[in-house]
Amino acid sequence: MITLADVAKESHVSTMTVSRVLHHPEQVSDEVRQAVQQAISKLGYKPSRVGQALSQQRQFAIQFLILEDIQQVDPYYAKLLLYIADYLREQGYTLEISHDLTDHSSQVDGTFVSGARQQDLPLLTKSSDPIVSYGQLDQTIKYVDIDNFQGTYQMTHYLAKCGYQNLLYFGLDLNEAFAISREEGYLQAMTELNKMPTIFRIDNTEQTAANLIEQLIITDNSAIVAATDRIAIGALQQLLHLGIKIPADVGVTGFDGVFINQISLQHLTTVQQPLKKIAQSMVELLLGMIEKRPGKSTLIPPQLSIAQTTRALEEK
Amino acid sequence: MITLADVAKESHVSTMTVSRVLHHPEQVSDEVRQAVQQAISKLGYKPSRVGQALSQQRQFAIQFLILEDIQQVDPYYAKLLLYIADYLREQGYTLEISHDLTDHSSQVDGTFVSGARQQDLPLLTKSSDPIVSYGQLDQTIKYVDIDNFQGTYQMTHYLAKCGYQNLLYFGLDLNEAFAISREEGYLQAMTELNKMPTIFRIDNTEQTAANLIEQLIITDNSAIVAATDRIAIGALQQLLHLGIKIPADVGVTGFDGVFINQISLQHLTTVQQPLKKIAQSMVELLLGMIEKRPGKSTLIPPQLSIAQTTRALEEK
DNA sequence: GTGAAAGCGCTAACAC
DNA sequence: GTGTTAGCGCTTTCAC
Repeated sequence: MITLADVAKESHVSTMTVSRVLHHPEQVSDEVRQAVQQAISKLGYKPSRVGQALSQQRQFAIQFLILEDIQQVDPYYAKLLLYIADYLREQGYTLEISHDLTDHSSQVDGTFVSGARQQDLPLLTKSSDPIVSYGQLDQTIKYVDIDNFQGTYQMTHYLAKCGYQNLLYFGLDLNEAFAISREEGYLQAMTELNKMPTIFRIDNTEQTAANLIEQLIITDNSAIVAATDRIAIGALQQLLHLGIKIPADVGVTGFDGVFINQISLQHLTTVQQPLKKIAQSMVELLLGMIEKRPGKSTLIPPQLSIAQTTRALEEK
Repeated sequence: MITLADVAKESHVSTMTVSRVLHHPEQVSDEVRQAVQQAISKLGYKPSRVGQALSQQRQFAIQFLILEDIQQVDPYYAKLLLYIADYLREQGYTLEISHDLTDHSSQVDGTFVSGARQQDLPLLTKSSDPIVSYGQLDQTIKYVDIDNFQGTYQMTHYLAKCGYQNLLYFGLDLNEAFAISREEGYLQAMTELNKMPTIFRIDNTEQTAANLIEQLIITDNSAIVAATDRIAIGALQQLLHLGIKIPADVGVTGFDGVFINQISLQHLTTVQQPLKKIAQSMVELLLGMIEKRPGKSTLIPPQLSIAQTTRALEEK
């Protein structure tokens, strides 16, 4: 391993000078700086993170704590993780993944968390280093999330503009912040549209959505605002099975827009999670907190991804 | 932060004795050991990974290098990552994720890699620390993979036992080891069954599979062995669209068995990636290599996941 | 069975 | 502008 000392010897200066070239180059004379930089590239020197960590009492490591059950992990985590890893790397940080709350005492400068439940909160907040959650948790923990309310709100209005008259909400049977916000977005839009809301609450599976469709009489010119892509896909398949024309007779929209919306032959119109922006905000917020520049929880505006399960907009 | 020295002071011994209690407890007298252990739990001491790393020249960190394009990342990576993280943690290692080959010089004891291409190999092998690949790459890099050949081989035989006469292979238009092995598994089974193989090679998308179905005349009593779940889902949907009865008239099987197979209302019969076992083998192999106990590349036996797109087995 | 000293790679604080 | 010193937390080596 090439160390600072090697570079120092090669360029006939002290280790401190080399260290300064790396961190405070303006404090070093041009001449020396160039010599040192040459030595660095000649030897292929890379600073040891461990050495830095020890002397600075910082790890330059961030942890992503995934608290969901391993069977339930949504397919989009991989993408979110990669985006976060990329942003962190730009800032000189490493991303560790972890799946266990007891592990949280692990040695990192900060933690991202997702899928935490009420009972996890005490353990989470016990730690002194900064935490940012993906998704709203409670008042004490900063979070970044898609603007769930805006997602269903905008989608409901959009469906009305497409000319669908009867707008049904297929929501989640969950007492979680995101589920409630999505339902409220739909409700608010329906109020503004002067329409009677119709809300069903079911599990997040294709099958329960299909079962629900079977039990209902879905009239032409209806549209289904689903709280997730999985629900939307289940509804879509059952509607097609019943011979209903999508999107001509009935429209279907989902929520999330990662993978699942692209599985069906008719790609799903959906509210897209802007994962890249979410990742960026999460990194900014957490690194800010680490550097004592506290920021605020952020809701990222959703993006409607218009595909093949909704009609074209009506011309005025 | 609680350090070794704190524990040493608390229990009136030297830091070395505390260190020994942790790593070579048999070298310490019962009396002292118990006193030290009490002090450790009283103070809540956790060894600093950084301190250990620096003095042992080991990081206790493993990197997972995901070289796939971020848009292409398969949904099951999140699961694989979590399983690996869990196994590593049991062994006292941390998992970092990384998405950039230049980052590979990062400071870890070993690397898992997936999605590497030919052009990545030189950079990969340049590194001196051990590498284990998820999926076969070339002769020089150890890998763990599902036994792709066995997967399609067993599935093809299974379909024959279900009474399907005409077995078609919907393969991948890719010159990658896994794609070739899956095709060969089908071929071998067809040879043993004394049937003429029929192979199509397409992109890994639902749409191309659906298009292919449209162009073919699929007779009753056929079954489609697909190289991936996405291809299978595309074929399945188009067959249903054409009014063909699944699984009575035609059978469809996929490959991978993570998420996508459960999206359709009729869950897909598929060759399941045993991700948990794969993770375990990858961890064993890599940690073995790190500790100079070189192991061998491993093919994990696939598991057929029989669901609703294939008939019941014929009774003899 | 236990302790003292030295060193892993790096940098902040203080000399010069 | 540059070098010296000391110390971050831990373990290896060598004494005792």
